[in-house]
Amino acid sequence: MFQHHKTQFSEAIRLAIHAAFDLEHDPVIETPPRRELGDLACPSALHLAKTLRKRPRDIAAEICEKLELPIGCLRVSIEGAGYINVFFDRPAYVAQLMELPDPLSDGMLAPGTASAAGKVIIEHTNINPNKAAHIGHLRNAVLGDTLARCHRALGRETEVQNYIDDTGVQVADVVVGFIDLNASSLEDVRTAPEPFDYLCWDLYSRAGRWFEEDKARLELRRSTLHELESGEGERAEMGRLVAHRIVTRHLLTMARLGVDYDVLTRESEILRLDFFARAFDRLKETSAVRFEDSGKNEGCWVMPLSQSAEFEGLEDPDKVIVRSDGTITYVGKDIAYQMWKFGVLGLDFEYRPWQGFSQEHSPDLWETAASTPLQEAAVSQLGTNSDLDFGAGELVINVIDARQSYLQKIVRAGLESLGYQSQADRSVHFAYEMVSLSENTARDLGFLGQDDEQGKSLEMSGRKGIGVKADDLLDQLEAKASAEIAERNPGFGDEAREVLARDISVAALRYFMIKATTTRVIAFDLDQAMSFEGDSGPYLQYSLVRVKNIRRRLAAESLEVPVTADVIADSDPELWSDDLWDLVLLGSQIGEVTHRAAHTLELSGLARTAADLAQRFHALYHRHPILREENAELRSVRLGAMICFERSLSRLCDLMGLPIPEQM
RNA sequence: GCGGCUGUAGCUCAGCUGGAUAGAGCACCAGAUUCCUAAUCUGGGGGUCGCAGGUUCGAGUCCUGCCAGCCGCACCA
Repeated sequence: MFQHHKTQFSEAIRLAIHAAFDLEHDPVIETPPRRELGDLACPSALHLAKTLRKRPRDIAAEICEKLELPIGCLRVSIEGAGYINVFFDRPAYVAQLMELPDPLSDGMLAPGTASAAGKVIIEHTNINPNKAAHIGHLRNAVLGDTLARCHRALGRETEVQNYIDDTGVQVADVVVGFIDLNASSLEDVRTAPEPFDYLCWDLYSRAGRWFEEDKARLELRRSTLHELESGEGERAEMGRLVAHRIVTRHLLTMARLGVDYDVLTRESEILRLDFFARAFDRLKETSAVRFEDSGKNEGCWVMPLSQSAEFEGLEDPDKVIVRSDGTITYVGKDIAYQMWKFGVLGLDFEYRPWQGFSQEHSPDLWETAASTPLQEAAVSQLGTNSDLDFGAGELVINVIDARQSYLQKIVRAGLESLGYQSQADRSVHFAYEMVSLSENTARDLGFLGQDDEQGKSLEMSGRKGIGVKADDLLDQLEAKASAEIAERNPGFGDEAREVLARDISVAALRYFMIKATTTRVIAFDLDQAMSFEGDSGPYLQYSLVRVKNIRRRLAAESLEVPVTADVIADSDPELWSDDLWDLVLLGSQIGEVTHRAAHTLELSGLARTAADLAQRFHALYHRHPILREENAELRSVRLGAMICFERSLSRLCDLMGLPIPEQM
């Protein structure tokens, strides 16, 4: 809707400029600062002032003389220094908006374009399966999930992958912790009580200290890593068990937030199915890697980066792909994985259904499998499926924090040196800054002592056991919400209260993560994150609940008024005051907002628009009562505006994963 | 040293392709509830947009230099 009008206006101005001055000029279209100035603004007269050597307002007048008003526009005016502003036909615009099946569709995409663009693969979450998820991981998962929701809403085929690094050093450390520190058996680990991820959280940091105490113990890490990669032996068995139990916990945590996945891709399968071996052969064929028989990296296979301009100025221009002990680095495995994602590896996984629980939105969750003798027993019970067509995407987006930009660049460079230039170009790193702990929160949780330096935030570290666990935060949010509800709505039953408390806590948390711009480090402050007032998720929810309340009361008191598109189209334009109109007009821009968010990877715009909408609504709510309004036509108009608002904001909330309660 | 990010109100941050009077939340002060439930609203105080140049009719926004902070530049991910 909005975008369509914008394009029409821009085109009309372009033609008018051509007619008046015989100039080719691409007009910029902006939004005026205040609604009474118009609905769209064009500063072209200002831009042309220099070339034409005339006063901007005179130029604007000449353009307006030649201007043919697009359909749906009532008039233009020249404002300020020489802006050409256009005013829409309000009743017609609102009526048209009401007839759209989806408030998101606004003529930006021709039907079918999005699906023709091919599948987008989004990889997110990717928590090492060796400890509980913390709030930094939540930022990743919420951004990834929200991006996936945007792409789906825009009509693009979308596949969400959660990469499970079950053969890496971090899992190895916990295995060493269980076996060498705790002397635990497989059975002990199998039967260890929940929350298992909390248990491992502590064990992981203990293991870290244990290695620090005596570097000779690092040999255990090395040998364990070897076993994990080979997949054979007690330690590998233990690794599988730990990873599986932890992943189950992570998925449960994410399910609380409405985050779900299509497929869990496991690193162990990348090794087992020779994905890496295949990629490694190709790297050798193209001389993208070489064996070092002397020097610092003696005994390693390295990828030279010195040819690429991107890596200029590096101290070490080579990246190790295979370590001297024969184990493979993350980068090596990720190059193979990335090739598979684009469907150029020539190998594929097998899959089996995830055995756990049902996800809310996409109940079919698959995990990778490999029917090698090792896993035959487990596989034969469940059966595998080789016909699923995961992978082979057109666009691949990896949601990974900004600290890993360098590694992501190397993976892309790997694709390039294999000759996959176009795949490298379609390989996108969605980088966001990390989450640290604010000084106050770090102190409250005992991570900072009295003598620690002041005025600094504290970086979280799984290795050191520093961080706020995701489930703890969710529990606290739910408890707070529950207490608030008990106070405000004593009539709520226990179950209703718990359900609502969950909805509110999810909204508070997800909104908190989305509203932050991706380039900014979040210094996580508990008090701030726990806020249910002002610029917060519950603020949005409350505005929608208010609309529902109005409708409930209208029905209860038999005061319903017709608000069909026809009625609105015939309504008196005078009744559409600037503030009512403003609410509708902003709500009609969510398609553009979503489009921009998905393509710039800056999702905070969704949150900002939502907050803006809710704020305008809340203000109107007090100024324009509906139930007490005598004029039936005015009641229709006001209700129409609020229904448009409800549709728009509800849609935005869906995209951000904020649940919408019936009552609060 | 090289690269990336950040510097806007007391605090946390918005500010889209340069444009109309630099905005919001929190905190603080003063108000609004004969109810469409106040998780709300109205009003108020508060700003050398890090500093210095430059480009432009016009710079918080673009360019250059400096200052400060954070993060990368592993045989960890």
